[in-house]
Amino acid sequence: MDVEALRTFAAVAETGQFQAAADELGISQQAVSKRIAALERHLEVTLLVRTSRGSRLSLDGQVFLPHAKKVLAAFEQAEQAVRPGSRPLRVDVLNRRIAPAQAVYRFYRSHPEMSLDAVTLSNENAAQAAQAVLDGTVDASFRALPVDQAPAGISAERLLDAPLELLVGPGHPLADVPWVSPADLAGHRIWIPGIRPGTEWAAFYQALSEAFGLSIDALGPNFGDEALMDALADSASLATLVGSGDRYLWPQNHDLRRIPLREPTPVYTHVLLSRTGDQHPVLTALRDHLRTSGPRTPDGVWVPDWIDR
Amino acid sequence: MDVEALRTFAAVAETGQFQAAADELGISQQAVSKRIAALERHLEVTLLVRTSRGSRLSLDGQVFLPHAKKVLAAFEQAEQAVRPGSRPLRVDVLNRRIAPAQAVYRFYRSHPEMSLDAVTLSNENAAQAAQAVLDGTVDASFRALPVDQAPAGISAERLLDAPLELLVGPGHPLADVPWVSPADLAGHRIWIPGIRPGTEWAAFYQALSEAFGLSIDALGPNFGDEALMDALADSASLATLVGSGDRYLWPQNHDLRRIPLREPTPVYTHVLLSRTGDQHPVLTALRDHLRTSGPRTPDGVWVPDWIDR
DNA sequence: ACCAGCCACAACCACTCGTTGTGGAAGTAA
DNA sequence: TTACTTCCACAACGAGTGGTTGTGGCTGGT
Repeated sequence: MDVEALRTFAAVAETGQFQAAADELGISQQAVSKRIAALERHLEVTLLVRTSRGSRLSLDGQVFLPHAKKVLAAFEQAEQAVRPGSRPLRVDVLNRRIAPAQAVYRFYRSHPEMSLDAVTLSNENAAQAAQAVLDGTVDASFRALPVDQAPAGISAERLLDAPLELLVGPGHPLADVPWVSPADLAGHRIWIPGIRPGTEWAAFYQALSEAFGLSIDALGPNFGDEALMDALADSASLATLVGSGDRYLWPQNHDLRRIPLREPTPVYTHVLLSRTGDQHPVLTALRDHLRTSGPRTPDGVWVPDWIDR
Repeated sequence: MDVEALRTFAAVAETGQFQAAADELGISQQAVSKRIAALERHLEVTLLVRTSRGSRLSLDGQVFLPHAKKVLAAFEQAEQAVRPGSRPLRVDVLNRRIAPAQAVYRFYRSHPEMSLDAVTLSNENAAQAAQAVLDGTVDASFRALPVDQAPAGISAERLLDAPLELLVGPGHPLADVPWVSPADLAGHRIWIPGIRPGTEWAAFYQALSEAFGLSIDALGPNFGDEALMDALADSASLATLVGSGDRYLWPQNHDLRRIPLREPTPVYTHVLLSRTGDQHPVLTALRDHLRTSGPRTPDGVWVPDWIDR
């Protein structure tokens, strides 16, 4: 079964005759006949009832036509999705679980007519992401770049702040406190696997641990979120840090606790990078959406000193 | 762009290597390479990043993959929709506007998981429809066959009664009465275009006009519902008959009136024909649905004497 | 009866798409 | 480093798909 066969079938169904469909498709009537015959042979049903004045849909044809059209539409969409030129806005969200992805998803939910794709640039740091935005691989990227250090041609706007929370198992000494100060975490073991050196995450946690004297173990292999959560649930000493908007631990079958950090609250600042002057309407709408629902920066927050604040 | 190319791409994306995808598809690694290359050439993007230990999705590949899968799923569905054997229940509703179609649609709305198709057997009478049910062209058909005259192998159950209503324009003498008796229509001109001789509709209206001395003009070409409604709206003498559940006149931009018929109320009895012993679960569910929401037969109804009542 | 319109069959041919054979690049182990 | 493995791409070739033109049968209108 071939797409061209479906296209041909749809054309015949629409025009009512093989010859007209052939003209529409720019092939001969005989080719149309062959395609339809092959399609019918493949499906083992008769799709079109041939009369002396054309063809009309058989019962199976009636049923099949909307399906055929759906396939063709999906095809069209698939091509549009990647064809350079007029493709949907493409936003790098770093990781599908964390706050930017959630924010983009919420934006899409409230504006379903906006066509956009959320992707993850793999294995890249902020500078490489900026390069990807510049060369058009993506149209925007959430990164923790200081706003005033954006490369030439890149506009940066801080649109999303993610306050940090401590994630611990039920046996952890801090499991039942209402909140905790970063300074109180000194001496506790904090494990954040999967952070690659050279990335902005590494820099952020580096700055955090230096500022509050923490011992953050950001190295080690990442065996996946499930493994991390299992380890947290079982351990009385292990803890990790997550953004308050992150969608970790889902489904919530581990009895894990999120403990807000306060006095001060470390926030991870997500800055939206885009090409300077990019007027893409969906990009504009996304920016507007984030500005209104955007970073509520309460007093007493901490950000790395290399972030403009 | 070919479906096989999409299938190949999905296989490579899943397995991460060309060779594994080739094994899965039962072709050579080189063929996979060619298909992917052709697909990428067609789309003018790189879908897969080749490494020395396999391939992973590029950014465009990430975006394209769900679209490709959607196309493949639609393809699958299209085949299932008509392939003899395990296809959805197929119900003949005569005409998409009238009561059976509405009832089937309501059923589908309340049971979206049930897969069924509503089709229209064209140019057929009740006997031919019964034959179509017998030979499996359709699984069920709404017809006005006397229940006790169903052919061998056909089960018939009266599951839907459609009381008749008079449809008139604002200038018609009966435009503002609350209801009207069929006998009062004697002398009025009733036009029901598009009824073909030999069909059960013709027999029904024939019986109706004989029973009450009406002059029903059931002949003449049918220029479409719009033309009929235009004629009704403009005429002070023209009227037509419709079922109370029919979805005529939509959008309701003509100021037409529906006048119920009473004393007695003629009802068009829709009988569901199906193969005796057909255990299709969707068919069973449809029958159950119609039985509960089914024919409320108030007193004082009229049906043709050839309908068992 | 004849003609016109429509679809199907036949013969032919180009080109797609598969195969096998081979080579280059990159990671791995000795 | 060298040797070896793994993985993908290129080349040559052959089968078969899918296009073309030519023709014929059927049907409905004139």
